[in-house]
Amino acid sequence: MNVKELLKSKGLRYGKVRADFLQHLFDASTPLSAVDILKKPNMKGVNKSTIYRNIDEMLAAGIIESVYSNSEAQLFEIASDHHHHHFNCTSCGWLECLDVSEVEVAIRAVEEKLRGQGMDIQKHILGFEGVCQNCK
Amino acid sequence: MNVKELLKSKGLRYGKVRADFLQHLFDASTPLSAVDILKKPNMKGVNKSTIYRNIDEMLAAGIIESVYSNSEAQLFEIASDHHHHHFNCTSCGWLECLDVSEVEVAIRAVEEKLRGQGMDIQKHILGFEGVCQNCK
DNA sequence: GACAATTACGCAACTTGGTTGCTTTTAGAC
DNA sequence: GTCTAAAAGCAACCAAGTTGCGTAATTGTC
Repeated sequence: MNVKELLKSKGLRYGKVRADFLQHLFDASTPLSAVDILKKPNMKGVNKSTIYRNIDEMLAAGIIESVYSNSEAQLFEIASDHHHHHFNCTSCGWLECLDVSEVEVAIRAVEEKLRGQGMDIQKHILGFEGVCQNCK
Repeated sequence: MNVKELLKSKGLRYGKVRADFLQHLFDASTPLSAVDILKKPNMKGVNKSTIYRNIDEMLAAGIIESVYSNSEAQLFEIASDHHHHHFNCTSCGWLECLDVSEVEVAIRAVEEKLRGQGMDIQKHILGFEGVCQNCK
């Protein structure tokens, strides 16, 4: 399914910038920030407000999701059905996807306990920071 | 031990702003941002660069540590020997300390695995987001 | 207590990430 | 092709945080 079809399937209108924006996230091997996307060659001349407004809409539509990182800018990736977290290299910024199913089990237990205490838990953030193999 | 003695014990010089800054963090029941501290009555006239530079130094000295939250500003608290994480209310911003020892066990296992893969793991971030009892 | 070296603080200008109100352009239904 | 709603552009703005440099305060030595 290409980007145009994806937008249509979610009931969203097509737009040149919007499609390019999503395509960059699909093509990227790592989460991107608004600034990252604005720097892409075919994004020259695109206004940043357009990108930020698209981010809001794509988040609301569940097409993208935000990723925790130690970067000052917010990072995003295409939403995947496979829930995961990341290792973040503090030296080069590299983000590696991790499968942390054992941790998730313990997290779900904590969330249940908190719900029992009357809190409405919406999500959890988990991330690992350090230096990757290459940067060491 | 008062703030002045704490600074001396860490080999750091005394400074009026620095001492007040730390005192606010000691007195606070919840983590604070640089902006929060600048708003305190006795911080009127204090320059923000002073606060930000103090934050850097206190972090380096291990006197304070940063706390994950969904707030746009970075939050800090006095470093405690008791490692913990927080629940963050997305409505009122309230941060509640959590004891998540079961999760920590699983996290340590992941960190060991990553170290085995050659990564140098320095820390992990864990946080829960939702709506607290009062805000519901 | 005076002196000098060091460092904390203030000031102002700047940077970066993100937001807002309003206008112009474009998609797509008729 | 016409029309309308939504997408994109523009410009001004905001908040958090940074930087370079000058001044004031702290602290060790005499």
